[in-house]
Amino acid sequence: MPPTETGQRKKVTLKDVAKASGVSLITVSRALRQPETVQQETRDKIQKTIEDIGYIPNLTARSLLSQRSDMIGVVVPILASSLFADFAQGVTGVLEGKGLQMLLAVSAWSPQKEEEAVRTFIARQADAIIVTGFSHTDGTRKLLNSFHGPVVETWNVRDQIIDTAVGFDNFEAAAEMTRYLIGKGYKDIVLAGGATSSNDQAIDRTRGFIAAMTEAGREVRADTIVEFDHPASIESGGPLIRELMNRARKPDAVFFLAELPAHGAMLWSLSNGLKVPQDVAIAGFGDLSLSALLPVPMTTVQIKGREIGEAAANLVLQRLGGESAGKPVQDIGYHLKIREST
Amino acid sequence: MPPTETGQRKKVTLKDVAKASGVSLITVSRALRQPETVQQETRDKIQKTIEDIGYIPNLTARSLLSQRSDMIGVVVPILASSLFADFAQGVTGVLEGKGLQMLLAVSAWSPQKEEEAVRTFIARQADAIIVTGFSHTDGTRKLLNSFHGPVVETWNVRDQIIDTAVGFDNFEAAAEMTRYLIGKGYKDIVLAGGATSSNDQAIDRTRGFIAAMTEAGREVRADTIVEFDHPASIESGGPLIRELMNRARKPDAVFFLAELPAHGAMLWSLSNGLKVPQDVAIAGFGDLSLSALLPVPMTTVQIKGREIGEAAANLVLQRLGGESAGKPVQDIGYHLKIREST
DNA sequence: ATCGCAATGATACTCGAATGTCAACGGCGT
DNA sequence: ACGCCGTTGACATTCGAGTATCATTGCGAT
Repeated sequence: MPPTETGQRKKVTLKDVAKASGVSLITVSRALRQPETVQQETRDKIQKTIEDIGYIPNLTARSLLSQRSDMIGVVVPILASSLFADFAQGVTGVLEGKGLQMLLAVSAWSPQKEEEAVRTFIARQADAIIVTGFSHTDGTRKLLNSFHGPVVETWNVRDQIIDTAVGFDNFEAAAEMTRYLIGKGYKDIVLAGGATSSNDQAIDRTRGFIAAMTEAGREVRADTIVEFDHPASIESGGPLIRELMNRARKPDAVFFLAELPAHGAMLWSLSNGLKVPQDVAIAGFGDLSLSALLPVPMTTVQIKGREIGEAAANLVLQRLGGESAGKPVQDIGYHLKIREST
Repeated sequence: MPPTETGQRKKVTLKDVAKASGVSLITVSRALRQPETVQQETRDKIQKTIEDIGYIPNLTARSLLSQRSDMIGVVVPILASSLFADFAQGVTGVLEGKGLQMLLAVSAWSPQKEEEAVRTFIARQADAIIVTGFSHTDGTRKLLNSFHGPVVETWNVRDQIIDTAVGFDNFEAAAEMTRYLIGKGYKDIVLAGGATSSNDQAIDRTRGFIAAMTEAGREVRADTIVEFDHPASIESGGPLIRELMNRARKPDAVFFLAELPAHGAMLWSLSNGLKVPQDVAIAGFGDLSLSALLPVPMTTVQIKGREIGEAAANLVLQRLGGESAGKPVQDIGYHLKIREST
């Protein structure tokens, strides 16, 4: 623990402020909560004492009484990903200055860990809970359904929601990109991603791809969809596309459901003499800032992680502020960014 | 708020569990805290009730009494940066499962915001506080000095610390890279970064560069050091190197104090017909996973953000566990990654 | 001198969990 | 019949902030 410097060691409470400033506890309390009922002079004296002895109100005690914690629980599947880091930063950005604090938990895409996190948030009396996606355990659902505050599911939109949702249509986003690729004339499109069972975003994107293919009369065979390692990394892109290009029947376009492996695939291709998009077209999903600056700028689906976070936080603020606020589902949208890689 | 489903709306307390299971409050409390003093049968009955009515202990109340919050406050300058996101994830990774929760605040490199965050952590009774760097306001110093728990300053090592520190030697890291560049024969080395006044890492790195240059008899002129926009982004790299290469006297090597602008510079150079390292060598600082996969793999200083986070969290755990644990300063180190860009 | 009012104080209680003390059972062994 | 032990209960108290109620000042106006 830090060396004692000021000498003042033990917890400083309201009572100590009262003692030190020679007034009663109630007067101190009033000076802080209803200043107009306390004389200017007394108020100043108390204020000075507070600064002198370094009194900081104990929010734990306040919470217990007020039944508000001013903390918002947020679960992300992973932090070390630009999009989710942007998201989390968007959330705090909005909460900050409103006296609200973010409690952050990382689920590593595990619904069990998500449930644990939610349980902890509730135990800590979080005022609202923001989770990622719609794939929850039954336990999580039960907890959130009986939870006393706003709940926001994010990064996707679906019909069956717990309370409110902020996201974009993963199904349509993937379908639209697929339709674009088909329209562009690619004959052999491979989807790289694969649906992790507990990732509704991946599931919906895959469904969108299949739907678009089917509606165009394209066959989706077993080898039309391949998976990269999870969590998605830039390193996994190279080996994956190498394997694809070694196939007897080479794909002429690969649609990655995540941005990092797409970057890896692009860089590997260029390093290995493949021309993008002539030899193989590459499309991603996410649009990181690197995507536009690659030697061959990459076609991708742009998603605004920060906006999702900000919208979710704002939704929470409205709800906590008493507004029952319009639509429970906010669609933040996405944008197809057509660049030179396709 | 979520639709009432279970019906059970109001807060469920220990007392409710007692009532519902037909025993007294104390028995319930004992069943949870000293199970051996309660009959198996009674315990089972209570356990069942807890599950049925969905009792979750109120950690706020527990904290008030136990004087522990089981929350650790963490301040990062920015989340939307791979290194700091890794760092934060390293911290939660260690805390998780130990019943500890991370309170995360983003300071945006502002010492004032850092102070606010620290104040909030203290008000919320955080058990320990982890901050980034050594550039604090006087207020922050005062708060941390009189704080009742472990304090960890991270991402750098310096002599004058508040309590403990986990990081690496920014001065030496930059100096070593500079020495390497000089030894490699580069005559006109430019440093891109510049010391933001409140960023001790940037300051120390810059000092390290200047020290190494001076010790090699190299002149550090006003135009030897240039600044990119903050926060560092991949986009700022291109314009910066373009400007440098338009100089009458072109640098033959540019050392970036951040990784993203270095990436941007590299990609811009390659797109604009410059050969790296023949026309200009580029070195970075940070080593993101992209660095090794670029068309010209990039020389850089490798830093392990996650390890810093894990070490800081472990240090906190030890301290909270009562160990006064060895050295107050842990040097995680760094590695020069020499690749083809220099 | 009396009333009114502003300023301050004293006391008790709430929030939910937890614990220490003491009491009240029942069953068992000697 | 006595005492002990295991089990459960009743009661009071603590943590720190905050509030409701009622009491006590002192000062100025009428």
